[in-house]
Amino acid sequence: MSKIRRRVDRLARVTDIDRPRRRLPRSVREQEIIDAALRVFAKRGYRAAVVDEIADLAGISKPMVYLYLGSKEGLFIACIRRETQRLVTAFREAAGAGDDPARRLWAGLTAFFGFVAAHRDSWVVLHRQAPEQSEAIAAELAAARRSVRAEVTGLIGDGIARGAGGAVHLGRDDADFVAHALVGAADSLTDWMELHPGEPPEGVTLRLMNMTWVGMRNVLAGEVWAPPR
Amino acid sequence: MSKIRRRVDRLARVTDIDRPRRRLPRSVREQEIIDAALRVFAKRGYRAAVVDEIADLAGISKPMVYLYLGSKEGLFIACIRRETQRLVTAFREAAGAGDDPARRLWAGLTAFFGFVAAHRDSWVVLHRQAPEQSEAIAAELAAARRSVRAEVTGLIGDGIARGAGGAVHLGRDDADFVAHALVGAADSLTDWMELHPGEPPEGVTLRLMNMTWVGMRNVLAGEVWAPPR
Amino acid sequence: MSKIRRRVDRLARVTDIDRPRRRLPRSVREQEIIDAALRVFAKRGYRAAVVDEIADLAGISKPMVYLYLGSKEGLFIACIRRETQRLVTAFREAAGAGDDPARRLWAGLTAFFGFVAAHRDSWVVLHRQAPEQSEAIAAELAAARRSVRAEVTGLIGDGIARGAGGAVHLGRDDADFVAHALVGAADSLTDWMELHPGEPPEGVTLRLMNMTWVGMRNVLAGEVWAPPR
Amino acid sequence: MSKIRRRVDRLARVTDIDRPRRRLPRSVREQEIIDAALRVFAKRGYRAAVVDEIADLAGISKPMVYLYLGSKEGLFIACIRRETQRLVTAFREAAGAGDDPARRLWAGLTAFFGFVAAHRDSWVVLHRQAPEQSEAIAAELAAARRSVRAEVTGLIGDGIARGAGGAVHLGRDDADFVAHALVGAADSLTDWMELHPGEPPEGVTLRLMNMTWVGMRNVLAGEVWAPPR
DNA sequence: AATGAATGAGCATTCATTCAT
DNA sequence: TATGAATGAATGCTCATTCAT
Repeated sequence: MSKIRRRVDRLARVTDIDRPRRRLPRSVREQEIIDAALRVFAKRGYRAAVVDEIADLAGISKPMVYLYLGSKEGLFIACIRRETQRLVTAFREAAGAGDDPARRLWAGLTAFFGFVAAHRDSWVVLHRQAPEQSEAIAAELAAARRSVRAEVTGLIGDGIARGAGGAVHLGRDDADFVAHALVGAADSLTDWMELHPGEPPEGVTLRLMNMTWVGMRNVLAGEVWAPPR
Repeated sequence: MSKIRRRVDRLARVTDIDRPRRRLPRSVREQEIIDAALRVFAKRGYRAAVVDEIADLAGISKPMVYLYLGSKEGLFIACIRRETQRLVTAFREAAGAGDDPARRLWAGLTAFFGFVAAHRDSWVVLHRQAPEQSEAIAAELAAARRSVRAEVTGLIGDGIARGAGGAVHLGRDDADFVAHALVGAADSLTDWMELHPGEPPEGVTLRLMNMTWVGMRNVLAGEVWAPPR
Repeated sequence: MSKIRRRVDRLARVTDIDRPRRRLPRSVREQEIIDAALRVFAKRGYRAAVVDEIADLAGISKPMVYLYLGSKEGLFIACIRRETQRLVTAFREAAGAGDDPARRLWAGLTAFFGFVAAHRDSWVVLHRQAPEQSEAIAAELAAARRSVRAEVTGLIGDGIARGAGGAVHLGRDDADFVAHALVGAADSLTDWMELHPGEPPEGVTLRLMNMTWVGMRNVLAGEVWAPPR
Repeated sequence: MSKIRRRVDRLARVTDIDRPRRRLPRSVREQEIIDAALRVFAKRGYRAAVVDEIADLAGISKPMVYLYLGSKEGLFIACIRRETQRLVTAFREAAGAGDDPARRLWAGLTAFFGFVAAHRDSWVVLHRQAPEQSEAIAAELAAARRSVRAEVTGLIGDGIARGAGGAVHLGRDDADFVAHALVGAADSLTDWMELHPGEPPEGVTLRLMNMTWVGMRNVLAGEVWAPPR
């Protein structure tokens, strides 16, 4: 009987079916380990995650985990890399190379919310982990987040560039500002989505677009808001 | 000589002046402990924070920490409570009770960004900690975040209610949606502010308002954006 | 009942009386820990030594060991330093500052054998450990051995300098050669002593002096041995 | 590609040329494994040696190592046996069966130093390993050392027997005493040789003989040294 | 004959928490 | 009130050894 059953699960430890699976080729096993790590890191946070649990969930022993990914840090970084890749890919493929910036942003955001709804763990690992655990992790997380933001900036900047006739307040680094705001909003809306399970990604995007894009369009057209004095 | 000096500081351990302080009244000492805890939790994250360092930073011995706050979890919860209180208060006082919803939102957000700029640790502890460390912490963090969002919802909802004539897409729980988005955006903009140290809180608010409020106003007026098909 | 009793002693684990001793002042406890470490390192070798056993033998828990000496390596280095100090002191006090080099060497060697007979562990730790475990250990062991050899070299060199009229083969770095040889011989003779428990240190010294000093004296006087051809 | 390449070499791991070798006769392969083991044990010490590295260095997989030598302990014992054999043989062949005891001792010691200079690993494995790792190893090491000492004792005892007319202090087990001392000296001089790379084995022997043999000869002739009182 | 894949068991180190004073 | 001294319980990581092919 596998070690999983013998261990006292702490709280509601993630478990899996107890199928004896052995002798997998390296590449397959490696992906499975990353799958497991992703879930555990997402559930517990980096520090609270325990390598033992990752091994259990992957259905192998701890030494295998270390043989494949080298260290807890290595596990985490592998997760970040793979999931960033996945998210960016989903984003890009959806945004495509169309002509209408609004359309592309809408498609990209929809893909984003769809991805997060389908792979909550990925997002949680990428954006809900304190980057203070180590130099390497900080660097990796920063890079990952930057690369996600870059996708948005690409779309936004594009839209702004095209539409920016006499825009006043939307200027130089505004695309970056907006990207920060949009990604932050999107992050937070992943929580909102959990509270509204029925809502499809398109709905979330529609709301967010209405909340922001309409305004940005108007602003670009010169209708600037200023605090009343 | 205090234990602080004998221990090898790990990396750049937060330190304080080595003044001998004794016999403080309970309430004062307790606040000092929470001050220390806040800094350490913000710097390291909940799990990585070490009670020893908190005690050192507070200038007292570990047993005192336990005497006052009971446990590491107790420390953390005390931090959350106090800082939520502070943030909400700052928000409320700024938003005031004026008549113009936009003005109130603007004032509230400005206070928010001003507060975060001045008390980064508070915000980091409230919004950058994984809530999965324990039941109690999850509950406390959820409550704290809800209560921050409630402030925003109050302003937004107010504004929406007053202006919402024939709004189509802004309906029942839209205020909550917008609050999520705004708080998330604000959180993320917290990072943006670190990259642009010169920008005053008012500037950040102005940009964010232009990005969202203008649009929301239009939407309320019936100008809805829909994805091109 | 203490943890000592609960643990399954592997082979013949060194144990001690199970007296509950608590709250010792730091300096005393530290010496006791070094005592325990010395025994365990001597018995098992650096790698095979287990910190748990050291803690058990010192009658405390493992965290105390780490609080006091920092790491297994720290424990080992502390042992080396203290015991080198002791051995060198014993050597020096015995050799004194007399006039007769032979007498001083004899006294020093006698002290040496006496010390080793009485503190086998010290010697074993200083001279029977592979210095390849870490940079720090290699350095420390090298220094320790050098400093022991230096004592001998001091005496030998002294004797040689005084008596060296027309010495042919005993010249420049001969003192170092002889020191190596003598210390090596002495090391090996500590084993011989274990096989001959009755023999007093003076006896061992007498034999060794007869084996070497007489010859060196003659050599200094010009009577050189050369291989027959 | 072999596993050697994928593993990160820890510090300066001993490596070898990456030639693919297969289907060697049992006896050859076994010797190659012992060669590899010898180097690794010498470099790291018994405990710190890792079977993986031995397999890598031997250019085969770990299971083969176990198939041939059974266990880490088995590897070590095989090393001890083979190298003892080699050293003793070198010693014997050099000492020959001549008539002059001094000459034979000189030749034996010269062979010894030559052997050690040429096969440092062998000596290190035989004389620089703590014998406390296991019963079997302790026994094997003791036997090996005894058998090396026996060679010396043979020569010494022979010399003493022949020359010992009215020797006073050289008596019953003196040969064993001298053998201990000589082998210990020789061991330590092994280090000295590393510090003086130019010195040929003959030179070392000459110095050692002058240091000891001349004296022993005199002592045998009755000129005994005694401590001044 | 040979090996890639796998693991049980151990070990150094850390940390929240509590006594004894 | 205040603390120096102490520890139980993890947790990351390693290594000798063995299957399944």
